[in-house]
Amino acid sequence: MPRSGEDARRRLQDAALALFRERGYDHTTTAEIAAQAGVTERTFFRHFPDKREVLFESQEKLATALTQAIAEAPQDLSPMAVLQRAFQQVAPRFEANRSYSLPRQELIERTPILKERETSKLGALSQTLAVSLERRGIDGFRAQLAARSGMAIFALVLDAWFKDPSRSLADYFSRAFVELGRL
Amino acid sequence: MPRSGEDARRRLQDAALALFRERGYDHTTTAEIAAQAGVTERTFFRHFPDKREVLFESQEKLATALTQAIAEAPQDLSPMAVLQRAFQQVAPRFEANRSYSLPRQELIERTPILKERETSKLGALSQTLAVSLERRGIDGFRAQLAARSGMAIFALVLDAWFKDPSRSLADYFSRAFVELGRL
DNA sequence: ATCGTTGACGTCAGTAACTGTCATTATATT
DNA sequence: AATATAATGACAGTTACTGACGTCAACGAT
Repeated sequence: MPRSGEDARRRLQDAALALFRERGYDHTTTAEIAAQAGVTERTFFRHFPDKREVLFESQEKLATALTQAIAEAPQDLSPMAVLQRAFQQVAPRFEANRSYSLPRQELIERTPILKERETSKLGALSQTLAVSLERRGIDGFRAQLAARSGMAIFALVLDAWFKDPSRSLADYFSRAFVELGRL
Repeated sequence: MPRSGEDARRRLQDAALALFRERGYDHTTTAEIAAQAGVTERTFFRHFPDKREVLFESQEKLATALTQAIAEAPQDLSPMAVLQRAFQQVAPRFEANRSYSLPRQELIERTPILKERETSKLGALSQTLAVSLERRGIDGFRAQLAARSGMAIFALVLDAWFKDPSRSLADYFSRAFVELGRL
């Protein structure tokens, strides 16, 4: 068996985040990232389909975790309750990695083209959640609506928690779902 | 006064949509679009900051229309009622232009990179709506949540209406807001 | 220990999106 | 007709991204 490539991949991700934060996203070339990681530019594009994607592996993992959490939820819960439960289950991921996810989020927030990729990923994620809800027997339109409103909460809560971590994510989620009920 | 440039702009938009639909987005170069419009590639990028943006001028107009509709809504309405009213007001735009907006939407739907731009624009739009709601005295978090849930409805309704135009947009909107209340 | 397999990596050439700069052209106004 | 001004053309340059092909490193089998 040949070498794994996992090392190079991680080095590329680290180098990218570091350089993006130092010089800004568009003043960093993929060649520079590759050089700092000790590989060629070509190798960068073997690991990531484009320059932005180097920052979004965690989001992929989040998607699978949420999908699994929904699939395992008890059958008698309402759509929104299922989502709330799933969100609470993945919350520790963020609270354990704030030192990584916070600077990453700051970078994304101040870089329009990265923000675009992030919103797009969240949109795709809500689509995935909708499918998961449908698999539980929920009507298509209701599932879509619940998933999208749920993702709205998810994004808002994370945003609030990044700005003020004094309250727990669980707390933020609970309050947000109550708020949605009032609208 | 010099020439206006509006003609070239419209020709570029028409050429782009036509070519994208014929050959697909990524098998069409900006140079080809420019040639078909009778201008240079450089002129393309004077009118649009990037290749995708040539398809999204209508979305900008939608944003201003919605913002205005919210600002003009009676003061005693709930956030969701304000949004519903605003959506109903802009609905005729789509029903009058289905022959343009449907093929455009089909193209966006089958082109990931265009879909990404669209979701991003909708995200930005919901941010704008949130600000409009805040200006009406609605609390920040509630405004954000209402705006995002509202945009979820907006996107879902349009999608449904594109697939089945036998029911009116007004009808779709009414039912969707009722559905959201039930979640 | 050697060998062969396999997938990661390097090298190189090429395309196309996008930008900066400066000269030129078209039109409304005087 | 002369002029001011914004749109356009011309051209060089950077950088993201791709295809093709050869090389190398790690592991299993012998």
